[in-house]
Amino acid sequence: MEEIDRAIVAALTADGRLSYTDLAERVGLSVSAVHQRVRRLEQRGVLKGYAARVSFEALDLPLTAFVAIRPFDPSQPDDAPERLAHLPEIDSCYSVAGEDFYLLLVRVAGPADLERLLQEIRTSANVTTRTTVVLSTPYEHRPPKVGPDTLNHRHRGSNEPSA
Amino acid sequence: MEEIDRAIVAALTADGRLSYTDLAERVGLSVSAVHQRVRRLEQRGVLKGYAARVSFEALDLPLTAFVAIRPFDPSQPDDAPERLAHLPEIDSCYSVAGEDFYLLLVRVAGPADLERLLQEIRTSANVTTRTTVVLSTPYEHRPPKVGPDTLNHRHRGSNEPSA
DNA sequence: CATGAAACTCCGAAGGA
DNA sequence: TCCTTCGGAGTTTCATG
Repeated sequence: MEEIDRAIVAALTADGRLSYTDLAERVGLSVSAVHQRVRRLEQRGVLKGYAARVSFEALDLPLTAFVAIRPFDPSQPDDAPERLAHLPEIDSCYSVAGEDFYLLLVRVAGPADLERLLQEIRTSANVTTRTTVVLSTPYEHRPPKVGPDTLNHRHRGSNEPSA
Repeated sequence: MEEIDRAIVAALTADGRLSYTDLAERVGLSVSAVHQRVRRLEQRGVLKGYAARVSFEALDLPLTAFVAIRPFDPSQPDDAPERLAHLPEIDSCYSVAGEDFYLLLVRVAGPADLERLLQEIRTSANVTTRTTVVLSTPYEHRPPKVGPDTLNHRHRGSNEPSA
């Protein structure tokens, strides 16, 4: 019942292009039933979308780094995420507890691009930066465990169909 | 020509379930031609796979944190990534330059689970930890810019037709 | 939740620029 | 080599019970 939704979510996080036919076979339901469940999981916001995984090396973005930032002037309004959103090198932006305000995950072609990006970050958001270069990535974006206590039914997505 | 591969990659990173029909329409080629290009991008390792994006709140994993680790005894072999791989709460593991050895991105249900996980990390890998809690995530996993200098043709995936 | 049928998509074969 | 067209097999999607 609930178990089946978990199986569906687990299967789709591992392979986002699974056909409903394959999914139905895996979870032991008809194709239509699985299709309905997936649509409801999407509407509830449990499934937020689908993405291809790309090789950043192949895209000529082999250098990954974490950039911790804090405002140069802490009295000014803190809108760093919006001010930085236009920079495509920024993969992710986390607001964090601790000494820094935000932690950015960035991907660039090499040290020269990283330098340019850091200057751009500092001037765009009026912040200081502290950068940690990633040397290698043993693993990344592993599918979460979709276990027994999982799949909170009270959750509601304030969302629209993902485009 | 090359432009088309970039358009395909960009489209699939934004929506990994796009049909070949839609893709073909977007890039102005026949369905078969697009299908061939996608297959080659997959074989070259440019497209590494597809995944559904899930709401971690809905999965009852609302607490994200970064855990920086370094060995308790630096003279011992450093196999922390393998020793920690069995922990499903660990989303990603980065080997980093700087004071720490690895940076982990973890997702848990709450503070109690985080405490348990940190203990497990320390004992499993014989490391000390320094944890930064994520308060909110303005954005995450944005599609990379797939621009003019992009899509390195020299890159080879693990399997390659003999040439 | 299952069935079934229509519409659509996938995917390889064959041929042309 | 890369594209296109074409057709059978498979998939998606919806109405109905």
